[in-house]
Amino acid sequence: MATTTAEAFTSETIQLAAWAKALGHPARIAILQTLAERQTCLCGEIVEELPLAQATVSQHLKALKDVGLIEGHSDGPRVCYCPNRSALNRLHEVFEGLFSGLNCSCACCS
Amino acid sequence: MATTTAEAFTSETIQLAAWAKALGHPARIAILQTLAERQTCLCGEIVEELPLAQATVSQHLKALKDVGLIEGHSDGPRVCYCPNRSALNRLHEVFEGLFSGLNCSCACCS
DNA sequence: ATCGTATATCGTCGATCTACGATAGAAATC
DNA sequence: GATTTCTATCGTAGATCGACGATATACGAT
Repeated sequence: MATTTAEAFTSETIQLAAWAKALGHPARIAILQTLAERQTCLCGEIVEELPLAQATVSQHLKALKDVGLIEGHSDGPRVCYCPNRSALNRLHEVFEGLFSGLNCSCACCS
Repeated sequence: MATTTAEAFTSETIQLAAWAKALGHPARIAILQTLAERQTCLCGEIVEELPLAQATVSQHLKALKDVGLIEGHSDGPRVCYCPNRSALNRLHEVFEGLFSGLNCSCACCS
């Protein structure tokens, strides 16, 4: 693993994989959506929204924050999370690039 | 896990997470790109392209096939893999939907 | 200072992932 | 039929994930 990841793939590929991995759990997608839907930036309201323990939600939030997809501003005793628009835009771009390159021109595909 | 995944999230969320999870490894992104770049649908050429053992590549191919992102036609002794355009299009749509919904309107975001 | 609320972190456990070598299966060729 | 080539699968080992309860930390309020 150590050998492969770092040496063989471009940093863009690694970055995209990291983002995709962060989105690779239903709870984290739901968290992103909840963050965006609510008027207020969420904090522990997510815990009420999802059937997960507070520790688990905090873990998922950390995973999203680690790859930059969300931000957390602390607001007194509570923390206000938001989608990070610029990171999401970059992700969007890289994703578009991936998609546009994924046509297949081989013989066996009609 | 059993309780959460099946009951609490929409099937679209679960599907999107599964796709994202499949893209959540640099090798699998590289495989998708290689499949698309090469004129011929790839098979074991991917093994030469990547610094991974044949068994590992086969495993990654299976992961991508399991979520429908690629297809494999057997062509004599070899197998010809291609990106699955219709699945990728669906993924693209769902992703667009996710992105467009992810603006933040909370007070703390300027 | 103390209490109460809100989050984060720790420790743990079972499940899954990732990688590999070894082996089995399928199909063309000899 | 035997051989070769290509791919899939098995078995395994270590790493990471996902979930949780318990605990620590931060901070406003009393």
